[in-house]
Amino acid sequence: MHTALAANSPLQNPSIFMRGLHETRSVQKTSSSQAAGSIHSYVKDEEIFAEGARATRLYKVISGAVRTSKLLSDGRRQIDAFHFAGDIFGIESGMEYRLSAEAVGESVVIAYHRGSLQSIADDTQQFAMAMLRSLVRAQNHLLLLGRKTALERIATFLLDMAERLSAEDEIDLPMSRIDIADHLGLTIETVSRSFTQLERQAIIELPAARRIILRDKTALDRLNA
Amino acid sequence: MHTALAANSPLQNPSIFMRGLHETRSVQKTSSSQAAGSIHSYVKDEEIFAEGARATRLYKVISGAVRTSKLLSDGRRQIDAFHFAGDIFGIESGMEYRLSAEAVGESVVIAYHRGSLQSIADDTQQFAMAMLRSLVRAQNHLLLLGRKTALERIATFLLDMAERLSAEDEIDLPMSRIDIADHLGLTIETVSRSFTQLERQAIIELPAARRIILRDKTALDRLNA
DNA sequence: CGAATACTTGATAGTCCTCAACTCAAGTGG
DNA sequence: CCACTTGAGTTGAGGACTATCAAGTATTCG
Repeated sequence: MHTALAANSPLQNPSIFMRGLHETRSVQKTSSSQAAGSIHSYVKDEEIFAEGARATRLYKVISGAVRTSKLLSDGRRQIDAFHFAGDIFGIESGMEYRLSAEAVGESVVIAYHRGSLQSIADDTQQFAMAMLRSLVRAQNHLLLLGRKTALERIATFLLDMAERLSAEDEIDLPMSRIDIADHLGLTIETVSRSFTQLERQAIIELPAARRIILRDKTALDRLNA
Repeated sequence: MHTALAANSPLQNPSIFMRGLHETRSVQKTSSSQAAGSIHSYVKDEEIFAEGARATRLYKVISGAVRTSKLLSDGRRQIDAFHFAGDIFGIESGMEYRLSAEAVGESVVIAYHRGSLQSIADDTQQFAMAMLRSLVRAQNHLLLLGRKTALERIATFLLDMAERLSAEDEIDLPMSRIDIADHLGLTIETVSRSFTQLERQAIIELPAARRIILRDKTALDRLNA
């Protein structure tokens, strides 16, 4: 699984992943501050990169949503994380992607080449921050997957989504029930039933399948455990 | 899996968490190559740092084993990871530790101050690698917690432990069944039953509760899914 | 409008948890 | 040196939560 590096072996050379985010083709300047990269558009469910493929790029979401996931041999899937506007994904230490990435809906991303480089401080910073955010999310998610009940998982998920892609308490989910299930370690039926249960308890409202209004955040916080 | 690092850009500006690992008090030189830190010993179950405490240090395990974990309000616990000799833990982006750390058994660690700084490239590198290794482990663990069965979790765990703390196929586990359960998102009873089942299938041998001999790695790999 | 896809709901089953008793190993002290 | 205690681990019985299987409803789109 991993690599048990010897206790000391200092890395003599800057690692591949610390290279600056360097533009591949300056297609267009983005509004953000760092170096430009190439813009790419993806349709729903289109693959951005595959698990095992050569990891040559880093990505940042411009619009839409991206999921990164892993598969077991029999098809069981775990969605590691969802990435929204501003989020960076595709961070790798080795030569290959250990997860695959697909667009959840119509999405635009900017790709940074991680090969050539003249390292801009900003990039390094931004990259390191992105790595840490990924780590924090992953660690929080471990607690969710390891110890929370279905209802608690849904509550945590809703609060997270509200925070990340909504100013108010109304969320427009970009992803399907299947995606949610594979992210929370549940089945779509359990996800659906949990939503229904929260609605019956007047904690949320479901005007449409993917539109959720949080009516009682306190209750959700309580469930969040 | 590999640590394939390519050479390139040195990091120009260490960010807050990229500050060099700087010795607090040079108590003793370790055998490893990087900057010295202060040596500390902990007895079984002794706390190294608490969730929520001010994150002033980074740690590296010299000997023994350390667990980092999170708690839910009702006491449910998730062990994020086990750390053995050479592993770094206590990586944080913010001001506080988001996990707590305790010694699994009698353990010795070296603590690096992350405050003062004159950033040594080696340190930064090592730190970045440690962060990435944590991320890789966490992401793999997500798949385990989200989608694997009890038996598959145990198989994965045993293969991981064999790789990390044993040259042969005999493992001396430093941690209790409770720790294993809290790491794998199971109960101690299920962990125990899974071990017994693997032994009945002649895949492992259990000369003592914490001593495990892998008799059929192929079968474990198969379960590893 | 019809077909396909997405989602919800119901009935049943299975995996794992909970509760409980028991075994085992390691100390302790008389 | 042995009875007793204690903590760790194992095993069993029953139950709970979530998965699976199966319809049924709603929404989307050509």
